[in-house]
Amino acid sequence: MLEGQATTPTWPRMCDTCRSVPSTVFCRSHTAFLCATCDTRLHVSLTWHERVWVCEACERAPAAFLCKADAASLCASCDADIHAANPLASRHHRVPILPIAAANNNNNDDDDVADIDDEDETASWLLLNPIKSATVPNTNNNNNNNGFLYNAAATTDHYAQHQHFAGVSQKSYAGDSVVPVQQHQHFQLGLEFDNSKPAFSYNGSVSQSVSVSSMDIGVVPESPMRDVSIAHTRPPKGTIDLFSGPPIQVPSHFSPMDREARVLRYREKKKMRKFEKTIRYASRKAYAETRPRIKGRFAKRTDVEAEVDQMFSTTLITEVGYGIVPSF
DNA sequence: AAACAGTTTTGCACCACAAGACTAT
DNA sequence: GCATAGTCTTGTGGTGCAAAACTGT
Repeated sequence: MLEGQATTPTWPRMCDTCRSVPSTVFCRSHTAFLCATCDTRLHVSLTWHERVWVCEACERAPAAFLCKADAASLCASCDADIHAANPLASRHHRVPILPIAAANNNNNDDDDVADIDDEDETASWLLLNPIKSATVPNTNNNNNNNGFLYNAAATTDHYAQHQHFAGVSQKSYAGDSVVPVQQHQHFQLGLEFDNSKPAFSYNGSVSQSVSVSSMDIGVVPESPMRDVSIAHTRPPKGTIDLFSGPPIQVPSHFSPMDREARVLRYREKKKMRKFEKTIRYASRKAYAETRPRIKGRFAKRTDVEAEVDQMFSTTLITEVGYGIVPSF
């Protein structure tokens, strides 16, 4: 803990209604901190109430700013503290936070920001309008719209889409994950964070694990381009490789309704996209985490080791006062 | 601008074994 | 068709290493 914070409470503010769960939103109308459950329950009919996220740093004050680089909602105090820490942090682009009802209708924090880019991306995905599709790279270069800095979300999405087109898809199990995964993706993280080895952060290149399962195919947009084979090589780091290959012949015979349906379908799939690892079997994950390893590899658990583990765990329980996950 | 060396980043194989999927009875 | 037993396949995470990418000279 940093000095000077010793007197600051570090536990999250509990929900003012149920008082059993940490609050996640602050309702300005109720002037109350609410957990997700209570928020949903109370505002099912009071949809006009303005709510904002609780500060992700202190978890005790309503968020006032949204840091695009950190993808974090911060209260004024934490915002000042964090972004005054060093010159790099001070360059983070922050915007006043919008009420959830207005800014988060689609459960996507970036939707309001990325709408224009989304239009471009949708268009580029469909490639139905030759004029627009031909200008996609240019529109992409103008991503400083709305006064925001470089919009990594949109540009990297292009790359992600490109990978789908190339038949290389990220491991994505849209519907059968056991462990809940975070829906919102903040690709800006990789731009300014200095994670030594981010497991699944996106910093310009997506894991190229090739998985051509039927589930993955289901994620690939059902466009005429699906059958187009594109030899795609990974672009140099820091560059955005939109479509470096030869121009693709795309039929432009969709009716307006057809197009609208495709756009809707695309947007639904875009919302469902996940770029972080999805655990299909939580039990296997739990077991893997408890297994003995030698240099990262799973090691055989001999009876002796099991016995030692047993002794060690019982020692821990008696001496420290808490148990560890029992070994199998 | 090109070539080279050094550094950093990235992707992937490896391991054991419980759980799930599948097959036979 | 259903139940059970047996066999096969899958998925899980931390680490090391090789290759690629990047940076500086």
